[in-house]
Amino acid sequence: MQDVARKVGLSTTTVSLVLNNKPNRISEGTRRKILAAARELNYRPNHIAVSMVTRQTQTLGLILPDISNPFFAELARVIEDECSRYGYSVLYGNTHGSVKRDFEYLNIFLDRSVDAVIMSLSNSFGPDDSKRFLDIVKSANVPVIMVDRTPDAPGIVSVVLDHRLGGYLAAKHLLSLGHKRIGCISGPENVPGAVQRLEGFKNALEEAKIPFDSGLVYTGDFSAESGSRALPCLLDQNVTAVFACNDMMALGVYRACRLYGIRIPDDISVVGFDDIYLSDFLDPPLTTVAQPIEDMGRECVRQAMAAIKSGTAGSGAFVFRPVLKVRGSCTQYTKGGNS
Amino acid sequence: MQDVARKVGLSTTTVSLVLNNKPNRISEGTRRKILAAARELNYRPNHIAVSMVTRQTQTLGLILPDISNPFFAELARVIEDECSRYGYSVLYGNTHGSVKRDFEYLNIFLDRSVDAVIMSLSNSFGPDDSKRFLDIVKSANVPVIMVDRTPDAPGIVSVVLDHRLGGYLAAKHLLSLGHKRIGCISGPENVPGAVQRLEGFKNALEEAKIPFDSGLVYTGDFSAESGSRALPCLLDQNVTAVFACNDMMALGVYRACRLYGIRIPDDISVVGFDDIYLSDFLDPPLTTVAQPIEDMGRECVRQAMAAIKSGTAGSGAFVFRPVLKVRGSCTQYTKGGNS
DNA sequence: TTGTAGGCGTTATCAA
DNA sequence: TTGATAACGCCTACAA
Repeated sequence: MQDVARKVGLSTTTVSLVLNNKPNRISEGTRRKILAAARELNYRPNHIAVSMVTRQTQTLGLILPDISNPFFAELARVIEDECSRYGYSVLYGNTHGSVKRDFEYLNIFLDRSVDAVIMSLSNSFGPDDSKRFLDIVKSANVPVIMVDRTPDAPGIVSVVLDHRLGGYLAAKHLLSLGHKRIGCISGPENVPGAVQRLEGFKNALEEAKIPFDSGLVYTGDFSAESGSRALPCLLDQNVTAVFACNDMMALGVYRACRLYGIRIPDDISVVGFDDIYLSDFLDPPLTTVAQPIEDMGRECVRQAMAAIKSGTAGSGAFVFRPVLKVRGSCTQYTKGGNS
Repeated sequence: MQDVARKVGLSTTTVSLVLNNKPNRISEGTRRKILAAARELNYRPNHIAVSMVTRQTQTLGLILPDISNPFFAELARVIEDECSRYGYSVLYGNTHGSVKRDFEYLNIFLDRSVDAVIMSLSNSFGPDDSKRFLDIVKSANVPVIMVDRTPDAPGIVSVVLDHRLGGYLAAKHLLSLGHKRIGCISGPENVPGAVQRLEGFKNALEEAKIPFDSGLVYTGDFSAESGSRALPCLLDQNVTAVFACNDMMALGVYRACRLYGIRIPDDISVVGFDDIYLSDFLDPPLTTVAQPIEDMGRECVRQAMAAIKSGTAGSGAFVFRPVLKVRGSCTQYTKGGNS
């Protein structure tokens, strides 16, 4: 900036004023001279120096368990897209499900003076961690938006899915097709979302006056392998349909079915959860519960920007409704046999 | 830092010295006092201020066409992981295949004083753009590592796949199974990598003394839809096998086969390219050419760190060898019919 | 062994 | 309509 100032023989103050379009009334002549000089010298403001004095970095920290997981990848895409519209850049970090890294990245990004943080916690994040987490967040006085996996603590903005409704929709669909013995491959018990999906599943059963049989629930771990392991167990229970609490496990079911020569949906109906990209490409295409990722990502950024602008932390949960995508993995159940 | 200095009644210089473990011999007593005070006050250095004076941000810019594309998502994961081991953070941007955004992000990240940039260019990046690109990079004097899609210009470090070899491996595999009429669904003609894959395919044919028939090549656009469209055309040519230049198009082939009642691999053999996550979950699992993404990502970071440390731009191409993953989508061709 | 002073590139306050 | 001058939080010759 000094170069520009020197070139036009004015002070840096004046240069700064016109380059930033400040309301000070500066004569059209000098304004144009400065603009010309800046262009000629190819002047570009040093963002670091600006941040130093304005105390704003136009940067947002994004902390995710694993960006190579399609769900988070999609979320990251949406969030970055939205941020760029606001002139914001995003710093991102993968925690790989380690609570230690949750904290590390939080601190790193805070040290880097990000204007806000959007993060999804690791599964193993416990109640004890919540306290420490809140302490850090409060004392840093930086807005933090939790997405998908949020601590069970008040005073934090969170953007989440109504997992219970999702489980309910899945079960309801199977029920409406006449299925009565429905197996469920649930997720890890320490993942609230997984638990809620199972609850929704139970709710639908209750509503249909079908007694819940815990023998029909296989606890998986969200991996395809666990889905494959679940199938034979469920088959032993004579289920005619399976609700897998995520698509990866449904995928595992597909694999196992191929192995055992069981046809989907003729021999068994399958519903998944998440609607990951590949669901539509399976054979048959997987009927699944979809999360409105785009909407959720946009809401995260909207909340972050609002919090930055207002300077207040904000709070409350923004709950999104999942949608059942009916494709080809389910069919009507008829007494004599499935299909 | 002033707070700490005040608390122990010493100058900020001394505090800075011990907090940064500088070799100055400072008495153990004051050192401990300072450390204690820093901890007590929960002192954390302001990264921005440090960057201001050291002129290093410990930050790297990552510019990708689309992080929700599994290939780039995986790459982003590896790169971030590696960077974090060096104490580096990563700023990332999605260009969505727009050359305009290629430049925008480059400038934004340069303005933010990133220490290095790792980027994959948009497909439509032309030779004219290369010149402007180089100008910017040179004048910014910041190391830029190109990955996957690189400009056809010298003086830039690039980390790429040997696409030609990949196409060669795919064709060779089919050839070794006895196939003679092999269809190829190629990629966009303005994507060098796609062209090279096709070339490798031709090379293998040549080697096997099979005349290349351009009627057996369908030009796709890397989308599943184009793969689906290609199938009937190729079938008209009585091909017994298909090499799809990426897995998405192979996926399209799977879909179309389902539609036409054609069995893979019994009626037709299929080879893909990329080994995206879902390839292993298809029915049958897709035989495909895999890119060593992890190695490539690590190399990018290694090159970036080396360039930062040495202060020199560096140059040269780091070419990685693809690997054929034989799964279940190909089978031996026998005269009377495909197997 | 420790402190003084200057500077990194901007913005902001207040005066001219 | 413009310009001094002082921050912002830290590092680092050089001096003491």
